[in-house]
Amino acid sequence: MRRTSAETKSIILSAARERFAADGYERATIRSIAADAKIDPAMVMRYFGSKEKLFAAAAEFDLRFDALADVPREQLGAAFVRHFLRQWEAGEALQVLLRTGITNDGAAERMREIFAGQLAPRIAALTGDPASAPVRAAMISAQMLGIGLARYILQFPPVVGMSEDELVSWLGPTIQRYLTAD
Amino acid sequence: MRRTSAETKSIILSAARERFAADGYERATIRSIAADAKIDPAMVMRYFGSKEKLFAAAAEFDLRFDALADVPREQLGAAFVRHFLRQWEAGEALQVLLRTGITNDGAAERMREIFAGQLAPRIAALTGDPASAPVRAAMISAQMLGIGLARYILQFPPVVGMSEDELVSWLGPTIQRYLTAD
DNA sequence: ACTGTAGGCCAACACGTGTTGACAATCAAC
DNA sequence: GTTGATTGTCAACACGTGTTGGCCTACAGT
Repeated sequence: MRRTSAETKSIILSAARERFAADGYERATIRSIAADAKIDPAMVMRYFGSKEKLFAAAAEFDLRFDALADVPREQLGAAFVRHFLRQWEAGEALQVLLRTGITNDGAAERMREIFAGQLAPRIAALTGDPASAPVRAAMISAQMLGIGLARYILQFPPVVGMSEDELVSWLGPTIQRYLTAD
Repeated sequence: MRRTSAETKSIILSAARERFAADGYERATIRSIAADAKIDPAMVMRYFGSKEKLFAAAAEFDLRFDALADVPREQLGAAFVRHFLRQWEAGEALQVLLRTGITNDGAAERMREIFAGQLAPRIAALTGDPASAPVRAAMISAQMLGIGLARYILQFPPVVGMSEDELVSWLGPTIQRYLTAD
């Protein structure tokens, strides 16, 4: 009995998040995750049951859009961009989702839930127009996922080289438009 | 001698493109590709040498931006969007690249080559400003890859449900801005 | 000191993978 | 009709995977 079960469980979880974020679902093997956590592969099974369930636990997260509740209308675009960029950098969760959502159907479904279920209602509340909220949410998601893809996954040099402020000045007006256009 | 070698080679290639586009690099197995092509797995090896080389052959393609050579300045944004959307739907090549570029380093590199090497020079020529072309190209790539991701891979319902014209009216001004902003 | 319980490790399983080599079938050239 | 080359098939290889069960090992309660 070296540790409590909750401790090792969380050690495994964070190792899993890193591996999934770096390698995607298929290439992140249970053995490599276990090695990172300095633990036996069988432990991963004991605590999470299967690779799918491990992944489900690792991909759980909250975009925390509530932080944007009282931003003035005209600054919403810039605020959204800044918020997204920080979410990308805060933890591996978004990278996990993007890397895996592309080959793993479960992850794609979760992505849809998150962006439709967390972003759209927020936009409906902010703009007061529930009818157009899903489309606006989808356009904003597409733009911000595209930037995440270019910056963190594909690593296009110009995008990697830009500062947060530069990105905000490029993307802010775009998001603002997706929020408010006709 | 049932067929000529060039024939079977091209049969394998198109089966490979479909599988890579649908499943990504890791999950598209040589056996499944061979099964689709109704051919022995060993043939794939004989003709392409390895899975990596098969992939390299399948991911080869040209974005054909030359088609945009004589579009009036003010319509460039809309024209770009329409061109990209048609490229997405024309063949599986772009989907192959996106699906695989996320887990396969070679594919990511190829993606960088294509977008920096084919798009940026075109933009430099169109705008007459070589210095800012790489950044503009990267921003446009990010937006268009994001839309492709949302529409063809993650299948966000609002994006899937939009017509080409609707997409152009949302995205056209964005691209126009990335082309011409200060 | 003894026992029960819970964390941790090891070895093995069944399976699917990319890849290889030897062998059969089919055609062209002479 | 025989030879030579080219297309196709079969079976097997070495390896890495997710997953399983049995076996230690350390602590808590009595």
